[in-house]
Amino acid sequence: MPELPEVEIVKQSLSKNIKFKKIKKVTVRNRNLRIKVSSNFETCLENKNIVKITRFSKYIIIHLSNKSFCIVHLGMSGTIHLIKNNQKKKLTNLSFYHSLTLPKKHNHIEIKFENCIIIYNDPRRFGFFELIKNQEELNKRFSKFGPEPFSNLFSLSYIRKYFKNKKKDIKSFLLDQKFVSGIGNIYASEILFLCQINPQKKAHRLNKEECRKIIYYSKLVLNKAIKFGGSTIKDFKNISGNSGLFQNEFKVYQRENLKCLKYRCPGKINKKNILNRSTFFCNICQK
DNA sequence: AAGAGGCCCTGATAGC
DNA sequence: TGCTATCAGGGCCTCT
Repeated sequence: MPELPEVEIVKQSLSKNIKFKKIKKVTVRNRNLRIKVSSNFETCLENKNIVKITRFSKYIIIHLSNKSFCIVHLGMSGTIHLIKNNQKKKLTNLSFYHSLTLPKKHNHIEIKFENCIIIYNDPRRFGFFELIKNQEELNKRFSKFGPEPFSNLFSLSYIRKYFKNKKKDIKSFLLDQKFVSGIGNIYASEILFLCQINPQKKAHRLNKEECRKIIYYSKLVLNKAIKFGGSTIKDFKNISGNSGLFQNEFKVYQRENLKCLKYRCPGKINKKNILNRSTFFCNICQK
């Protein structure tokens, strides 16, 4: 599911609803996520306050009152649902939240607060919850990640230096979190379309102007997606159950065989597998 | 070091 | 209806 914009939306709604609240009770139904949920997970969270919630790349970072952290990655299919107590009260039977629109299966983790519960649901179990002891460990955890597109570190000189002698295609680099953090498969295609760069172009062949465009359009696309509440392809929702709208703005993603949307371009959108991920582009205006 | 490929897992959909 | 194959928004690991 989630790339940087979707994770940002989840972070914002979590922040709105559970910041400053105390964790009352944690229930883990299935520990076998991508990384096994540690055996002390519940006790490390229970009775701690949420100090704040931040995000780096596609990771949600929950800051706990004892200076430790819990980082959450949603993988491909992870979603977080918020159930408010008053919603529960409205139900006439006692089947709790399951009678709401919430998926019944794959609710792996529940975190209860005074007035609400958040539920982590993840059919494919590619996501994970990981405890981090302190700030130093947190820094270490993300030390091998490249900068976010919004960062000043994602600069022309950084990119040009990085791409020197790199013979892999540019699409693969946009997906490579060591190069830049937070871009996933959808937004990589969208960014390259706006740059008018063919996704199969070798990184070391990009000129200065093209590198500038990558910086500019990476920021633009991600910011716009956040404004639109993220993209809902299959089932992405913010934690209150609302869909994003950015999928309506896609220029190439899932537009195979449709007309290129660039003004006066006679091209059609092609679909091709790059690194086993479907990639969409116009083979006329993207060079 | 860099790049290609496999793999973790379930579910939706397409084709027979 | 029911089988099988393919594909999904991610990222880690291994091999060359």
